[in-house]
Amino acid sequence: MRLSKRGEYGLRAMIILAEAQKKNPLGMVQIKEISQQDQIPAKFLEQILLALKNAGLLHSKMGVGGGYYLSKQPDQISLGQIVRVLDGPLAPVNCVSQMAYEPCGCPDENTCGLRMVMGDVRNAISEILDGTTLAMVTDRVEAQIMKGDS
Amino acid sequence: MRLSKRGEYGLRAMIILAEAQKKNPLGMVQIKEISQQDQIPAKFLEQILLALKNAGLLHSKMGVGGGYYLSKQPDQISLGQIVRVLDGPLAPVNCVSQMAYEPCGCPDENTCGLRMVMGDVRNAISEILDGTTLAMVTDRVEAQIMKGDS
DNA sequence: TGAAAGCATACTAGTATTATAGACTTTATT
DNA sequence: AATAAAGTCTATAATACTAGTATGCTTTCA
Repeated sequence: MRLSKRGEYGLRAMIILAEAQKKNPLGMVQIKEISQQDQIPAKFLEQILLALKNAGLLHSKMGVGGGYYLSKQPDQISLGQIVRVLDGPLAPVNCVSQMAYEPCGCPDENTCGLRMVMGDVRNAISEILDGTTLAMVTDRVEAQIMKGDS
Repeated sequence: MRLSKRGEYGLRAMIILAEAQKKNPLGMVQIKEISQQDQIPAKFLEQILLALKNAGLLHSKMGVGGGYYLSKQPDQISLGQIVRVLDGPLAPVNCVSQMAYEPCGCPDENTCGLRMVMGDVRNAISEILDGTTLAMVTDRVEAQIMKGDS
């Protein structure tokens, strides 16, 4: 049930971009900054952000003083969207996947116990990941920081 | 968020064994039967069942007329146990894993947004997988079959 | 015009996955 | 006792995936 480094780095980067967006209008940040802030290999991150851009979740500005910024408001981007771009379907097995359904080897899908349970797992993961936006994450982080300060 | 074939086959096999246990005292089934019933490569399944045996979830009988059977009642074996044996930790990232904790690269784990959300995901998966026993699965399958019959 | 930044692909080393093969041990049957 | 059936154990192989590196290109600003 692993999240790949690719997915992890992508999520981290998107959270940083969401935080930046709260502080200044566009919230533009350069690869180098993200890479340094979160210990992510810059060249690897480059690929990841490019993929997110091609998926429409990020915009970028080329050239001197360029960088990346969110294509929508942080409350319009869910973690599920990000993970799907970088790591593929959320479902543990394809026979319960919405975006990549494929039949499995069982005699009858309708009475397959494994499928029932894995359907539950898929739904649980999706409820969290599709139900959590970048805005929710940054809010939660802020709340936690307040708590620690007191 | 994938379940490996190894994990999938193992779960399928355990469900078959649980069903067998309902029908006859020991519920002993041979590799070959499981392999045929669910289209699983026999030699691969062999390794998987061996791992489950070494983990204490299965017992076996060697020689002619031998086979595998559950080491405990189906209501004493959770899907979580099976998955952990075959696929390792349930957690999407190690920094929220109970059985394989490892720090991640973030500056402060306490205020890491990704960690918070992935903690939720881990808990959701664990609630389902650790909270579902083989007995529950076979009951559910039976209920579904009744429904279809009517 | 040159440096800074993203764009795009190609490549690679290592590891994990999904098996397959073969020799060995135990047990029941004849 | 011999044979065949079944699990045990370890090695190997083919393939794909992961996590990164490298390299050259294009755009933009000063």
